[in-house]
Amino acid sequence: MAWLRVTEALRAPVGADVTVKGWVRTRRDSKADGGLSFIALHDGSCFDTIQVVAKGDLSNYAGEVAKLTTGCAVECDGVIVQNPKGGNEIGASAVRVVGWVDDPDHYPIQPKPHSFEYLREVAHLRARTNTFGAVARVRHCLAMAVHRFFHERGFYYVHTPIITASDCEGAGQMFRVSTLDTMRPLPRVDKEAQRAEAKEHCKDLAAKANMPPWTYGQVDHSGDFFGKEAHLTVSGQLNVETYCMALSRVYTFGPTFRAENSNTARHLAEFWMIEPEIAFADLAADAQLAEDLLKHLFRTVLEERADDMKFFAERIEKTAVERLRMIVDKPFLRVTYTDGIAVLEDAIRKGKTFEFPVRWGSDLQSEHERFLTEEHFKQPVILTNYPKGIKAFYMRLDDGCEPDRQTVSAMDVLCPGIGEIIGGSQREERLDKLDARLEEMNLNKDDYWWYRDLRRYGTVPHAGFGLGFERIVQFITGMQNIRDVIPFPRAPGQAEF
RNA sequence: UCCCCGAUAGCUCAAUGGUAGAGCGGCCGGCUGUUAACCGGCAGGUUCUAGGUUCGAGUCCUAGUCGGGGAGCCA
Repeated sequence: MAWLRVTEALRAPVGADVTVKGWVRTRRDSKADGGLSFIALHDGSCFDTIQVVAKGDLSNYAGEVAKLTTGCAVECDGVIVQNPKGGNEIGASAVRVVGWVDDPDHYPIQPKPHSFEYLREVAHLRARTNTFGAVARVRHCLAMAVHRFFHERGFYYVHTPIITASDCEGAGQMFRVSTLDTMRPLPRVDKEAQRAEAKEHCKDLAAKANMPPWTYGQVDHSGDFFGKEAHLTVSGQLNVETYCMALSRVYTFGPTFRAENSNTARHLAEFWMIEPEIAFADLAADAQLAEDLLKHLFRTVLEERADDMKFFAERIEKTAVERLRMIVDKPFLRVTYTDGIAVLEDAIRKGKTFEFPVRWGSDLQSEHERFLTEEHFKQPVILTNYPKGIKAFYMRLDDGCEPDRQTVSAMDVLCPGIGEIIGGSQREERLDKLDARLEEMNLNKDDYWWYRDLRRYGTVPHAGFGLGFERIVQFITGMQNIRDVIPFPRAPGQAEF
């Protein structure tokens, strides 16, 4: 008897002998025909369950089948039959219980709607719900689609490091990576005892001349694992640029870390980021790549996960499918920052009020971005050419700007409902200009020695962007909280599981 | 980090400062090719923690912990 996954069994020909294996979602009983039970079985292979019909003549019917509860693991042999109301079901010839649910009254996943807040507290079991199963399949589908997109276009997947000793990425607070702390007294609950212990520890350390002084002043990292300060990466961009300057088209797709104490439905301390980098390319090519990638992802998920997307549209976000279809069908708008400001100022003249002021030179607030993409243009917009004062040092200065309106070749892709989903730029490939920017921003040139080398040895115009993977999963599924689109969310004060 | 809101049965929520309840889930029974099934019964509680006010606190006050929404930062 062939073991089929549920998705295969649902499409198997009537009359086929099959075995399915999975977990019970619900069981309903009937007294007809001397007793029978309907078991909805899921195995993660698709959104739908398959109904297994187990009759009272099974040897273990009263003893086991009739006692199955939500979450039990079973193997069922049987024949594919047509359900009176349409679709395949399985007429069971055997139901083997592989794993019982201990104490069903307290099994955390009940056959009823649960709040997402609650399910976060049982993250080890939440994949068994239809929502989290659907999110997991969509997430996988998107990850595969990202690799396929780049592979088909001649990009190489570059593994950039997770641990970095270059403190120069400048994208927010970083997590320290160190083996030093275990050499220092750890904080104790009993502060008196700790002080006493610390004193002793100082004496011990002083006795050992080769130990780093740590009690006062700056920590000496020469004795640390890497011989200098190290952190978890906040971006693979600077590293991936080095490979771009040899392999022309590259991308990195991996975890990134931000130690910022930001507590929102759109931020994680650990998230996955996709960062392509293209050589011999300008901002326009970069924007086109971003648009092509997003559309490819939307098309793929609509095609390959139609079952899950139907669920998201029915239960999570009504427009989930419809808005992806719309976006796929028309070109993204390109609007300069300066024109965007003009649109906002015009809206204010017409009576629109914003909490924050609109002024050329300041960064757009989320309310401004939301107005542009949701109310004014009502579609994805690529905003380009931002003032240099609000952007990173590595972004290329635009040529021919007025002195007090200097912009850089940066872009943000704004999507209705989620805001900024992609941030990118053409990179500054001219060493003199890059050095001037480093100086302007009080950054130490020596810290960027290898990054500057790229501008000394065969520099070319190049560009790239960063796409937050969870943000795109959020946008596609309509899930409100980013903690529900990653299996094990990491956020301030949250590292359970 | 800032502002606002919340925490009561396994889950979702009620309860004027005066006996702690319902729906769902679980268990038992009835009915039924059922499918968010339906009907009846039973079990299930240190009302987040620590203090305080009061004759009396789930309810009021203080502090803390955790969670949610919004903002900032950003992806």
